[in-house]
Amino acid sequence: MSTPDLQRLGAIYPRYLNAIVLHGLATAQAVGLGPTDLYAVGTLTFYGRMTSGDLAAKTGLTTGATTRLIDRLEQRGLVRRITDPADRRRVLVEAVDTDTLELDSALAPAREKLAEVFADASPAEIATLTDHFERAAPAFHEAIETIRKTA
Amino acid sequence: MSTPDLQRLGAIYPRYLNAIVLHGLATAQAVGLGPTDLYAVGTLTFYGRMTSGDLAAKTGLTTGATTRLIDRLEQRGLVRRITDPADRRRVLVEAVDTDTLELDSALAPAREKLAEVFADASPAEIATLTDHFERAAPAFHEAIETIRKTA
DNA sequence: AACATTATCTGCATTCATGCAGATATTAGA
DNA sequence: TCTAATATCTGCATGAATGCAGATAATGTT
Repeated sequence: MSTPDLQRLGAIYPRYLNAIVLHGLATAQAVGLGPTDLYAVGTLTFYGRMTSGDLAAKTGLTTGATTRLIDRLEQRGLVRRITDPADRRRVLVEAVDTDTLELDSALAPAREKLAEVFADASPAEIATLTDHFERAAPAFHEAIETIRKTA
Repeated sequence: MSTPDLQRLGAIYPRYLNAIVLHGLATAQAVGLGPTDLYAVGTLTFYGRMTSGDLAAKTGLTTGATTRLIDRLEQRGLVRRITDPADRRRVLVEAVDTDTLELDSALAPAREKLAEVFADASPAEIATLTDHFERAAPAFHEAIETIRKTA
C-alpha cells in the first residue's frame, strides 16, 4: 500500500481511538458509574456469565476489589450473583438484561451519529469494516493481556 | 445493504468498542495515570494547546478539578503551562512531546497486533477504513457533547 | 476611576475505588 | 479423616480524584 494512505491512517487512527475512549468515559459519568464498573457490565453482557475470579482477571482488579465491584453492580440491579452448583465456593456473575437502563439513553447520541456514518457506506464497505472490527477486537484483548503481564 | 451484513456489524461493533475502551483503561493503569489524566494528555497532543478552561470543557471537569489535573500532569512532565501574553488571566496548556514516555511501551502491544490487522488489508480497504475513522472520530466527539448537555 | 466579569487557583471536605491481609466456606488430595 | 489448596468475602486503611465555594488576578465596561 502506498505511503500517503498510511500517513492518512496514522494521522487519524490515534485520534479515533482517543475519541472512543473519551466517549466511554463520558458515558460512564453520565450513568453515574466508574469506568471500570461500566465496562465490567459490558464484558459480562458480551461474553456471558463468568466467575468472580474470571471477572477479576478481565478487569485487572484483585479478587477483593472485584467483590466490591460486583456488590456495587448488584445493588444497582445490573448484574446477578449465582452460586455455582458444581462448586459452591464459586460465584457466577451475569449481566441482568435491562433495556430499561439509562445506559441506553446515554448511548443514544453515539448510536444516532454512527448510524449516519454507516448508512453512507456501501455493502462492500460495510463488509470491509465489519471484517476489520472482528479482527481488531481480539487484537485489543490480546494487547490488554500483554500489558498486564508486562506491568 | 442486506440484513445479514447489518446483523454481523451489530454483533461485533459493541464488542469492538468495549475492547477499545478496556484497552484504554488498562493502558492508563499501566502508566500509573487515571483514565481522565491519560486522555487529557491525548486530547492536548492531538488538538494542540488550549486554555485550562477549554480543557475543562473537553474533559467535563470543573475548572478547579482541571487545575489539579494540570498540576498532576505538569509534575510528571507531560504538559506545560504557558501564560497567555494576550490575556494574562489565561493559562495555555500544551503537551510536552516526550517520545521517551513509558506510554509508548504500554501502547506497543496494541500497535504490533493492529499492524498485523492493517497489513492484511488492501489499499482500497485501508482507504475505506481511513474514511470511516475520519468520520467516526468527530461523531464520537459530538456524541460526547450531547451527552454532557443532556446529563 | 469604579465596578462587573472572566479565568484560574486554593482550602476544605467528601466520596469512592482499591489494595492488602486475614477470615470463611468449599473442594481436592494424601 | 486430616490437611492443603482454592474461591470469595470482610475489615481496615489509604490514596486519589473531584466538587464546591471563596480567593486572586486580569480584563472589559461605563
